[in-house]
Formats: sequence, C-alpha cells, structure tokens
Amino acid sequence: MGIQKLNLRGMGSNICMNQACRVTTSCEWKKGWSLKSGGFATLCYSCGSAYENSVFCETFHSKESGWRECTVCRKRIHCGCIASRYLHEYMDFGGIACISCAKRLEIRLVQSMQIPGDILNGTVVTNGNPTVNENQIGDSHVSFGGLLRLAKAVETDVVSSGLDQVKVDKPMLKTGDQNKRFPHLAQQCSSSAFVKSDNIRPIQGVKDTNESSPQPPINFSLTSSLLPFPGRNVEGITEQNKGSFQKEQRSRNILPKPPKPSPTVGTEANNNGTVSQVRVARPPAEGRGRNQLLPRYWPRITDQELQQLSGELKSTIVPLFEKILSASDAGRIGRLVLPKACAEAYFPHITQSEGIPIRIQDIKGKEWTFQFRFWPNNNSRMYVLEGVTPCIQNMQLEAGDTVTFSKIVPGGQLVVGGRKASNNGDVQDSQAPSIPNGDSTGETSFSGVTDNMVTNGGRTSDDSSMQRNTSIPEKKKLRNIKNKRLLMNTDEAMELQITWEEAQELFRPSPTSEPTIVMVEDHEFEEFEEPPIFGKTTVFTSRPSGEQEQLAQCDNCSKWRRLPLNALLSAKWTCSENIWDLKRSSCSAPEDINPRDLESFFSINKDSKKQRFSDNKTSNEGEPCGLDALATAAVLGDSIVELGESSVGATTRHPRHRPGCTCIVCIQPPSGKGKHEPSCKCNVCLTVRRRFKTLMMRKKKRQSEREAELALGKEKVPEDIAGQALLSINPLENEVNYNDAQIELEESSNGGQLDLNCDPHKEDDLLAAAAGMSLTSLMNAATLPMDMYLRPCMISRNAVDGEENVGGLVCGDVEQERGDG
DNA sequence: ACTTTGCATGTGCAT
DNA sequence: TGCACATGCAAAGTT
Repeated sequence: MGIQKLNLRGMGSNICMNQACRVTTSCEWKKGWSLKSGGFATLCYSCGSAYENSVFCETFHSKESGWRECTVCRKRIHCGCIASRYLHEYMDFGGIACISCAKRLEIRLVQSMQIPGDILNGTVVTNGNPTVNENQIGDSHVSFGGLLRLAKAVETDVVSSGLDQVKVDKPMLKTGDQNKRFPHLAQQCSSSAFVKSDNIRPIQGVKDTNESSPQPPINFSLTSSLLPFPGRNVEGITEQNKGSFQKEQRSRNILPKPPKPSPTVGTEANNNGTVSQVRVARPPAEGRGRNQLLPRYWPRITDQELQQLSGELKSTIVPLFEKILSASDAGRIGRLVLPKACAEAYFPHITQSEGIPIRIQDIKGKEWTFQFRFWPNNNSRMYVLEGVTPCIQNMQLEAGDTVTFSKIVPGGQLVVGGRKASNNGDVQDSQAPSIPNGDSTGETSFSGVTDNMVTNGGRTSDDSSMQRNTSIPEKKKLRNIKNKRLLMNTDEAMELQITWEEAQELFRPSPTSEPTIVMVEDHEFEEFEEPPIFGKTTVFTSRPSGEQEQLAQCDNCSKWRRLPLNALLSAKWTCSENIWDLKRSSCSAPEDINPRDLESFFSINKDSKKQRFSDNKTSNEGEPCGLDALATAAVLGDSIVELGESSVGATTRHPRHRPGCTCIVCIQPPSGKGKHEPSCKCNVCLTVRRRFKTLMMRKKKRQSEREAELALGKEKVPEDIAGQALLSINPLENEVNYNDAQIELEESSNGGQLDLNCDPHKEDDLLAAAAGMSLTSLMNAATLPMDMYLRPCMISRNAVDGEENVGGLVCGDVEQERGDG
C-alpha cells in the first residue's frame, strides 16, 4: 500500500491539500496525516479523504520521545514514524503491541471465535463483578484473549443484529446464561457497554502484513471493571448508533491518554447503599470527528444513573461530556465556557461569533435555550453557552459541581444534567476529576435524575447549606477552582499528614517492576522504576520473645494472621492467600493470635495517633505544605516511632525503613513527574546531595587510605604529599572544601549534633582523621571532585550548615543511628 | 450605578 | 512553545 506514516506534529500550520476543503489545520489536526505521496501535505478531519489515502500515526507521547513499550511484552517499539512502519499495532483494548504480540493476539482471536467456558480465564468473578487479578500481569493476555473473544462475539452480534439498536439484543451468550454467569457483563451489555466503539481506526502495520486476515477491526468497549491490565485504562464507550458507527468507520480517533493517575473508575454507592460501577466512558466521536476530549471531560456516570436517566426521559441517553463548573461558569454572568473539543464535537457548527440559540432540555424534560457562541481567542475559539444561570440555579449547581451533557438517541436532543460535588475530593480536584467520588461513599449524584439525588446523593442539606454559607473570604479563596486544589484548611492539612503517613504504610513495590539495587552508604536500596502501588495495611509487632512479626487481617473473615516480615500483600487479601502458613490458609482456621495482644497493640497505635494529632494541632502555626508538610509529618512520625517502637519492624523497602518511615528514601517521589529539579534546594534534595557528598568523601577516603597503605608498603612517603599536591590545584576551592569537611567533622564529633550520614561504625575513623593532618589532607583531596560536582548544584556552605534542619526528614535514620549507637 | 458584552491576559498543561 | 481555559477588565448598554 505504500502508506507513509509521518509525524507532522510541530510543523506549524498546514492547509488541507484537498482543494475542496483547504481547512487550515490547527495543531491538533496536523497530527500525522499525510499523503501517500509523502511530503507534508496534511489532510484534515474535515474532508475525510485522509482516511482513504493515509493512515494515522501519532507520536506516542512517551517521555522518551519516539519510543513506547509494547503493552504485552514490554519491548520497546519505535514511535511509528517512517522508520518503524509496520512495527506496531494499536490494540483495541488500548495500548499498542509490537508486531509479534499483535500477531499472536490475532491468531488467538481467530482460533477462538467461540466463547469457551474459560472465557474469563484470569478473571475472578466477585459479587458478580468480574475483576482481574491485579497481581497477575503475566496472565493478563490470557484474560485479554477471553475478553476479546467475548467482546468480539458480542460485538459481532451487535453489528449484525442491526446497528440502529442501541442495546444489545442478541448477544451470542443467551442473556439468561449471561446473567447467571456474568451478571455484571449482562448489565454492561444491557446498558450498552458493549456497543460499537468509536475507537475504530485503520488497521495498520500488522494488518498490512496480514492482508489475508479476514478479521475486521475489532472494536469493543469494556467498562473499567474489566480492565485487563490493572491501572491501565480501557476506554469504554457507552453507545453508538448506526449513523455514528458508519461515520466512525471513517473517523480515526486519537486515543486520548488515559487519565492520570488513572482512577478512571470507581465504585459508587448509591442511596441504597448498593455499589454500582462508575462509567467513565470516552464519549462518542461525532460531528467533525474531533474527539480528542480530555479525559477530564469524559462523562462519568454510573450504570444506575444512566438507566435512571434513560428511564426518566423514556429514551436512550448517550453521555457526551461533563465539566466541573468554575466560579465564572457558575457565576452570575451566566456564561458557561465549553471545552473547545466538546463544543466542536457535540454542538452545532457555528461560523459567526454571535453563535446560535440552542435548545437543551434538562432531565426533567424542561427545555432551556442558551446562546451557543464563541469568542475569537488567540487564533482559536473560545466557546461559551450564554444564559445558563437559570438552568444552573434550577439544578442547584454551584462552582465545583459538575454539569453534564448528554444526548438522546435517536434524535440527538441535547440534555443537560448536573452532579453535586462531593464534600471532599471533587471540589478540590477540578483538573482531574477522575473519581467523582473519590471516597467511594456515594457522594455524587446525578442531579436532575431525582430531586432526592440532588439533595441526598451529593451531600446532606446541611452540607450544602454549609457550602452556600461559606464566608465571603472563603469564597474568594475558592474562586479559582484550579488553585483550590492547592488550598486546604488546617484540618485538611492535618488530615493529609496523617493519611499520608498511613498511606506510606500501604505502599508496596509494583509487582511488575524489578528493583534496581543501589548501594548507598553500604546499604542496599531497591529502586523501582514504577511508582509503588497500594497494598494492604498490615501491622508489625514484636512477640514476647523479641521476634518481630507482621500481622494482616483477612478481608473475608477478619481474622488476623501472622506473616513473615517481608510479606507484601495486595490491597485485598484473604486467608486463602496465606502461603506462609498453610494451616491458616483458610478462613475456617482459627485465629492464633491472642486477642489481648491485638488489643494492646491497637491501643498503643491509637494513642500514638492521637498524640500525633494533638501535638500537631497545638503547634499549628503556618500551614505546612508540600515538602514542608512532609517534613512536619516526618517529625511527627518520629514521635510515632518512639511511641510504637515495639510495633515496628523492618521491611524490604530499605534496610532502615519501617512502616510509616518518613526518611529521605521513603519520602522521595516515585520516578517520573514530580521529581525535583537538579538545582532544587529543598530539604530533601539538599539531604540527598549531602549524603551523596558524604558517601563520595568516604569512598575517596578509603581509596586514598588504601593507596597510602600501598605506598607505605613500597616506600615511606611523607604522609600529606598527595593531599598537598591536590591542594595546590586550587587553593581557594580547597579552602572551601576544607571548611566543609571540617564542618562535617565537627558536626559528627559534636555531641547532640549527629551527622546523620555517618556510619557509627566508622565514626572512629573520621575522628581519627580529624586528629591527624595527613588524613585530613587526604580527605580534602577526596572532596575536591565532589565539590566540583556540587558547585553546579548550588550546594553551599549554607546548605551544609542547614543540615540540622533536615534532621527531621531522616528520622528513620536518626532512629537507626540511635539504635545502632 | 449597575449589568452585559467582548476581548485580553495569565496560568496550567501537554507536547 | 502553543493551546485551552478561567477570569479580569474596559467599553457599551441598560436601568
């Protein structure tokens, strides 16, 4: 076919080469559309001819530009430019596969068109909700296969049974069977989870090399409860009718990146206390094919809400997008800023700035007329809905709440709804409202579904009145919803510190990543490429014999089980997973822990937390934030360690780490975003640099000692020749070095001023070094390269002087030093 | 004096 | 660096 894949991003504006179109492409549009003939001729979404003549290539937006991992085998694949033609394949369940994996999957699909009994291999049906064992990444392709087969089967039938049908009427599995075996799936199907996805794209690469394959592009949607990979998002689409399906055959959609930090789905308790799945569905592609909606605008609606909504309107509702109301949206001006992509995708095309009146009905069927218009803005457009105030007030929405837009099919009538923000997370997190109800306590409601839900689902009437009664300064503070994320009142900050510490205890290394062993100060550290995952809370106690142990409570029977200290548990753990004590690997096995022991442990723990809380409350002047908050928490954590010393034990994270440890290693952010700049002068960075410096000094010293010994063995050389020689290189620098070293030595030898870097076992060496000029000189020599290293990093005398300030940060170390000492 | 309108600008974020 | 978007603000309109 000779199709070229070009990445045209960043090449400036282009004009569509289709003479009938000639649309000037915006940056978004110029992504990778190119003609077979090559060059940089860009075809746009508008004219559609690009679909005939070119294929899509997007740069995968990886941090390492141009490279991405195969979702299946983790091999690196080039970005998909010309050089890497046919090296990858987009997978329908998200991600990309290298050619070999893609082939394997394809073969598997062909071989298993029938749905076998083990279709849910690798999945666990819990409470009717099939979930994937999160720790079985290696097996995930098995469940992929199963899921693919199921989805394929269902979808094939959807397609063949008439695309006008929004609901799946004749899935291959008889509905009854399906309900029995996979009630959740049945629910998804009936609520049209398995319907045609908009996620149709030209099969490229592998397809080109497998022309004989009769497989049409497989497109299906899974709600996130069926995520084959934990933490990896599969985009779900609620529904699609024939028209849009056909359209989508020609519309290649850009896969938006999944929301970070990817809690795209959650369970949501409704008013009855039952739990329903939050639907986080990428909305259907429509209109001009612009469907690059930011995940934050993806509609999040539970099945129950959707069903209720559909029931209220006696129609089928397709959620389109939603938006958290900003202060200006919800203000008196009555202008609701529409996300550009949403406006262009789901609202009528307008050419005049004045726009057009647009009629939207609310959930109760009441019709509202808004002016849909745009303002020119930086060579772009800013879309607004004017006159929304009455509607928003009618729905009792305010800044921070969510307004939702849906459409009725068939017909396309727009429907506006609303959802009250939860008491906590929602209002704070406008940027990533990934979990509308982050606390999973049913804080959200789909306003307008019923009045009840507006008042009861979102928050209690007290709560809402509380919010309405927010003082004016408070309101002013909350005006900027974005910044509001950063705001927290005293109690929240306190809560953060506590929950942060508690969260620390839940961290477990990602099961998928192998640690790199790093030696720092003769200790092995495990460095993980992937951020930690949350594991089950366990407690560490000491037995009367002094032996330390870890206790975990079964999520099923609530019995406590003894575990090895190094046992790492997944977030949900039951007796059956007790591989360390087979006698107690069943919930029927009796608990072997004295209830009194447990009681005493928990009383200690409770007290310590209380202590922490009260301590912090009393000394709460100037709210700590960011790393300062961490530092504060670290100090608090120190007292915790002391209070509950008997209950702590080492873990595998690093030799000095204990649960709740707030030492420098433990508080470091995971790799990737959020890492500190090289020039960062925060406490953490200073400490890290200081430690590195000390480490290097020590190494140099040792090396020099060895060399000196060797030299002594051969011929008696004046002890400080080496040092003097080096000192002569740059007297000024060495003056500084000398001072620094002297400071370190002074500090380390100064009672009450612990040098946290010092290995107590080597303290004597240092002292001896301080006493003898020869060793000092050697050390000066050793410091020289380090200083040269440190200078660009702005490590100054002050930084060294400030060491004491970071003592709190390394409380675990202090503890260790004390213990060692 | 107050409200509405239209645009400009600052900020955050993705690339 | 560019885009999207929240919001500021001045001009115009209205009471």
